[in-house]
Amino acid sequence: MVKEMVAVMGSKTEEFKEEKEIFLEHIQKSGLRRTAQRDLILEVFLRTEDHLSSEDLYWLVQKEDPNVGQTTVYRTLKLLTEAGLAREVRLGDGRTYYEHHFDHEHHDHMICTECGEVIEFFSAEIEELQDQMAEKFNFKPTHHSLRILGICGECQKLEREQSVASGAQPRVRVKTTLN
Amino acid sequence: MVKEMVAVMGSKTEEFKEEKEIFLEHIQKSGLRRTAQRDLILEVFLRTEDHLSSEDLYWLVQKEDPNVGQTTVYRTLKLLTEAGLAREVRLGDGRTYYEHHFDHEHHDHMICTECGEVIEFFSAEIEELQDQMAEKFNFKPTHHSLRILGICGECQKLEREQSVASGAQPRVRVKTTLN
DNA sequence: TTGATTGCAAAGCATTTGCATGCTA
DNA sequence: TAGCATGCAAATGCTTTGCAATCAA
Repeated sequence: MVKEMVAVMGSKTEEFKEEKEIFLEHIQKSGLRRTAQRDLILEVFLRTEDHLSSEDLYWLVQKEDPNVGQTTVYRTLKLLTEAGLAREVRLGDGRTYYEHHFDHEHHDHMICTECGEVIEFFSAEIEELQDQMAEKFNFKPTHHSLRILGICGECQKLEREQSVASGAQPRVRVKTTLN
Repeated sequence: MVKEMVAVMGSKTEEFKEEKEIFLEHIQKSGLRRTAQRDLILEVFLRTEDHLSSEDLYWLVQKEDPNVGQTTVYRTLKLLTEAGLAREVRLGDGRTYYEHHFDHEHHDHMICTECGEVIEFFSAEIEELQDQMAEKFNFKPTHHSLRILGICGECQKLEREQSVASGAQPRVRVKTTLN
């Protein structure tokens, strides 16, 4: 209870100072303008540690200001990406998700095709081998994305339990395709 | 010249025997029907060693039979994927590409964000590390896709040459996004 | 005041679906 | 003959764009 209040209050005031500064700096450098909508969208985005689609974020923002339009959310997420605060992620269902980028380590994703759970992981060895690979082809890498699709531990357990019978539905959250 | 003729004649007759058998088998097992369209689409697909979008393939097929519709190409590519002959690939521009899958080693892609060139590569070490990573998270992997975006050797060279001046346009083929 | 920003509606794209007609098994 | 396949047009889902009104600098 107390923790929640602090979190909410904090986020409305001195939390995410650094990110907000970066955003303002980017806006000014680009000759753009600070607006209430952009502030709110950034605020809600930073407050939510998750993979958010533009629509997800739109609904969260709606709750605090019903006058903000979808378009503005789309446009602001692009802006946040340019500013280095957000990173686009394709999880495989056709839409674009965004995750925090500033002050967050680079990482890759494992995506459960049963329940949609997304596991973040990082492997310095894999990164290293990728760079070696690129060098071998005289290729100068700028970004990369590694996605592993499969079944998470939880869903494997469920599968085992249901292996006898029952018409239970899978807990589908993200509809992923094979690639 | 002779080589080309042989290639063309071959492809119309005894070439790709194995793939065609697999296709027929899949069709029969699934209670589906063999049609002229499906035959032609498979033929053209097999003949083209490249990453093809549904539309790319549609135009190639059009040249040989203008009566084939886009929809059928879409549907047949799905079929080929199910049969294990094709593999869906997302290169990052929003559309779905297909590549040969049967008798082709698994591989990953480096994509040049300047010219769209796609380099295929394979690293057993990376694969191995991925499996280790998955195991660590009790995750049962089924597929994965690794994309490295960057600048290919050719485009690096061009960049160097143009580094002084000139308003030359990049040779954009595939419009890729960051992730 | 000026030009960036917003939100709505409309447009774009790639892909999928409904359905009457055509064809395979 | 039954019912899968086809191709057109229309629908879908996500995202972008045009534009008049609004607002920050």
